[in-house]
Amino acid sequence: MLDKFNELPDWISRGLEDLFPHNYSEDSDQSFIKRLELASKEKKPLRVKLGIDPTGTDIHIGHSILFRKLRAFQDAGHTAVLIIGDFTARIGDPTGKSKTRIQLSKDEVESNALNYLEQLGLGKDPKNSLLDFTTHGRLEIRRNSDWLENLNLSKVIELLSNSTVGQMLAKEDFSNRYKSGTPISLHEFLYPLLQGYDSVAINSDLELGGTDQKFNITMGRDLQRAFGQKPQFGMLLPILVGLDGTQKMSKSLDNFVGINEDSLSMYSKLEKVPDDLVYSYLNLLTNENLKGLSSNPREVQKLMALTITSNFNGVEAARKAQSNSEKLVFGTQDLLEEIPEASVSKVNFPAKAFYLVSKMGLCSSSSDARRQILGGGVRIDGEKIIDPNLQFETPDDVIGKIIQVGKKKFLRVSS
RNA sequence: GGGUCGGUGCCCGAGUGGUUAAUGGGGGCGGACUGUAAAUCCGCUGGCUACGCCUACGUUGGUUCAAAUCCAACCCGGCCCA
Repeated sequence: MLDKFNELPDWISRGLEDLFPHNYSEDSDQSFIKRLELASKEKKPLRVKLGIDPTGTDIHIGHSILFRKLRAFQDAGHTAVLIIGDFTARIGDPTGKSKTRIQLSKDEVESNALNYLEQLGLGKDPKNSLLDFTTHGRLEIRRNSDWLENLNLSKVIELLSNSTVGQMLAKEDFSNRYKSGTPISLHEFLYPLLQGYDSVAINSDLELGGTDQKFNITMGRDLQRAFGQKPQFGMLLPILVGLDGTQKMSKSLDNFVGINEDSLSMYSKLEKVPDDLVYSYLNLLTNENLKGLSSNPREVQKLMALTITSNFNGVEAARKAQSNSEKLVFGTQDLLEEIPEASVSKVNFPAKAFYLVSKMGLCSSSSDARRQILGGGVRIDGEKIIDPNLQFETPDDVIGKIIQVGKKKFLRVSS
C-alpha cells in the first residue's frame, strides 16, 4: 500500500496506515524494524497492546482488522495484551463521538466483556477464531479496573498534569464539539489519559489502534516516558467504511457485518457493498493477492464476499451462502438448500396475514407488516399477497410454507 | 448563581389554539430497473390480529369546548455575564 513500509515484513505492512515513530535509524527506540530485531535477539517477545471497551455486545468485521493484526503478532511469537476497558467503558471514549456517551453500569460492562471474549475465540480452536487463546504466552487478558479503580486523587492529578487544555482541545473530536457548542463533560478529558496509563500499567511495547486512536496512543507514549518506561510504538490501521459506503462501520449506524452473523446474511451484505469499497475490504479483511484480480467488478465483489464469509464461517458454508444468495435474488427461494425455520407456536389462530408476518419476526411491528403487504413486499410460497387481512384459520394452513419479506428476509414455517 | 435563547417523530427541521400522527429534507423499508448494487422512478415510514382503539411534540400540573401551540413550576442544553 505505502512504500514507506517496504522494509517491514508483509504480515505487518499489509493494510497498515501509520506506524510511529518510524525512522530509519539504528535506534531500537526509533525504528520498529530494529525493535523487532532486538526482540528476537533477546528472545523477548514484544508486548502488543490492544484495548477494547466492552460497550456493545457484538464485534463487527471492522473491529476484526485490529484483531487480525494482533493475531499476526501472536503467530509471530509475540504477546498480545488484550485490555478490557471495564473501567474506561464506564467513562466512554469520546473519540469520534459527537455527544457524550452514556455511562454503563458495572454489570452491563462485565457481561459485554465476556461476550466479547467468546466472540474473539475464548474456548475455541485457534484455527477458527480471531485470536489465539490457547498457545502459552501468546495472550494476556487484563482489565483496566485493576489499576484504575483505586487510583487516588494525587495520582490522578499527576496524570492530569501531563496534558494541557490546549492539547485536549486540539483533538479533533473535542474541537469539533467545542466549536459547535455540543457539551463536553470534564470527565471525558480523562479518557485519553487513562488509556495512556494502561500502557504504563502493562508496560506496552506497541499499541494497535484505528487511525482515530493516534491521540490516545501518543498519550500513552508521553505517560510511559513520564513514568520512566520505554515509550511504545503506535500502529494505526484504517477504520473500515461501513456498508453505506460513507460512514465508518458501526453498530449504531447499522451499517455493519457482525462476525458471528450466519453465513448467508454475512455473504449477502458483503456482496452488495458499494464497488469502491471492495478493494479495501479485500486488502484489510483477507489475505488474497490483490494483483491479478478479475476485471469484472461483480466477480471481484463476489470473491471478496466469499473469502470473508469463509474466514468466519468456513469455506463450505460460504459457498452455500453464495449459491443461496443467488437463488434468493432471482426469486427461486424454493430451491434453497437451507431455509431457516421458525415455529408458529407464538401465533394465535385464526391469524390474519399481517399479524402472522409480524409474529413470525419478519417485520418489526404488525403495523409495519401491514405496510409491507400493502407495498407488495410479502410473498407466501412465492405468491405475492396483497390483502393484509387474509385470514388463516389453523396452523396447518401455513405450516411448511415459505414466507418472504423483501428479498432477504424469509423463513419456512414449522409447527 | 444571573441574563438570554432553545428542547418536535430514527436524525435534521417546519409549525405557534381548532379537519390531521403533525409540511419538508435525510435515512430506512418495499416495488420497478440493474451486475446483487449504485443512479433513477414509484409507494411506505407511531403502536395494536385494526374499517376502530390507543400513545405521541423535554417533565409535571393548569387555563380552555379544544392545545405541540397560552400559563406555572421543574429538568436538560447553547450563548453571554459572574
